[in-house]
Amino acid sequence: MIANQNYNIAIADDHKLILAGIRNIVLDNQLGTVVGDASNGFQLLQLLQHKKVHLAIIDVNMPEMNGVQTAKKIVELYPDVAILILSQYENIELIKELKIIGVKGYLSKSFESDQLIEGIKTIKENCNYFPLLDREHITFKKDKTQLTTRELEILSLIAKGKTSKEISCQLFLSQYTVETHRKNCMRKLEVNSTIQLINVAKDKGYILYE
Amino acid sequence: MIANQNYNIAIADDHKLILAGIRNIVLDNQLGTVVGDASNGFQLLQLLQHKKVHLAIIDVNMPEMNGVQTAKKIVELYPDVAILILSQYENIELIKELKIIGVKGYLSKSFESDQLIEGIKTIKENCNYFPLLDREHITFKKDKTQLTTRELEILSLIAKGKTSKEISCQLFLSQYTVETHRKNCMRKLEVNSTIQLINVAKDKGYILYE
DNA sequence: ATTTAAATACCAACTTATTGGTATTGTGTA
DNA sequence: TACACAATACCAATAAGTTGGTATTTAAAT
Repeated sequence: MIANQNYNIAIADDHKLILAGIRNIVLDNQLGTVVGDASNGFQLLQLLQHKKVHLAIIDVNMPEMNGVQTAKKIVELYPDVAILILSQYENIELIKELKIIGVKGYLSKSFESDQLIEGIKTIKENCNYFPLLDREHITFKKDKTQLTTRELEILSLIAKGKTSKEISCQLFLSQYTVETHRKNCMRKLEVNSTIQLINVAKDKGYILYE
Repeated sequence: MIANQNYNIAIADDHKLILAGIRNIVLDNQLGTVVGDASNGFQLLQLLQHKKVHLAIIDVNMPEMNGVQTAKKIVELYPDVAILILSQYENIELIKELKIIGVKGYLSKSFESDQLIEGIKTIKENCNYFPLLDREHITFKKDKTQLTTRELEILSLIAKGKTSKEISCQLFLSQYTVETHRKNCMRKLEVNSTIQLINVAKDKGYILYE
């Protein structure tokens, strides 16, 4: 067991106020030492090169390099660093994906700071912290609106403002294929326009950065 | 001059972590007493009915009732409450509008927490705090990409996923008129699809809540 | 009094998106 | 092996969005 003052925490979030907020919560509750912060994944990875970090708290919605990409890289390069993911949304599929990647915890931002404290303490004791998954375990239901990998890929390109034609060129696909995927996404999310598609997809956390 | 411990502050933000963050900054720097917080404008207005508040710190991007709408209501109903607006973006036109409405300060979230502290201190001394406007004063430039009130109104409806036809019905306009406004928005923001229009408009802070 | 800008409205040609189908291939699983 | 599903591709009809114009009215500013 590492003493609290020797438990090194790094934070990545593109909102400075949230960085400061987390930093304060960590300090006030003596959960560890914040050895640095970052506004995106690249900065966090740079930080990890120079400093010994036990826990990385990462926002999933960051520009440049989002939380999922960053988490994958960290697990690959620094398997000893525990990862706690913060997100605005409660997307069960995303949480499951992150758990498989190897992150230690997932917290929705709509939760109180108490949960952050609990999450850090739990991870510090080398346990996983996925309160949303546990809840889901009780009220288990097969989600029909799951999007496939390809659908998510195309969705993120649509969200960036690309047309079906442009996407088909970029992915070396037929325009028809892209339109089929688009259509299936719309059916699954029960919408009937591109804007609604993107709005709902963001709401449900299928698109990580706008 | 009100003593710090008697300076009552209310905070409105839909992110609990930011609420906690601001609360901590206020406490740690002994800037006042946080007498309550809210997740949207309605909650904040309810709070003001029951508690004496000297300063309301309001996030501009909130669901249900956004920061601008909330600020207007507060100025109307509680003209003695000072307002500090927080935003993710640096939209000079928005800041000017807020200043005219009567808010006392505007802070971009990309700024450090030092600025929040400075902002609260400045407003407490009954001065305005608009660091972005002051900067703008030096590098003054007439912005050609200003959107009109009507354009902003239509833009926000487009962002909600409504079609031109639906918008024309809702606003009792010809569909042609809506399409003209849409076209002019797209020209001004230099885009050529709805999704790009909404993306850029959000980036520039023309759309306050998604 | 003249100019400028916002808001309104219309037309036509063209491009994309949307809806509702069908169909094939490969992969992994019951 | 048979089944389910993801990924691919195609067709056709309809709806919506995009582009490039013109034009009128009203209100505010010079």
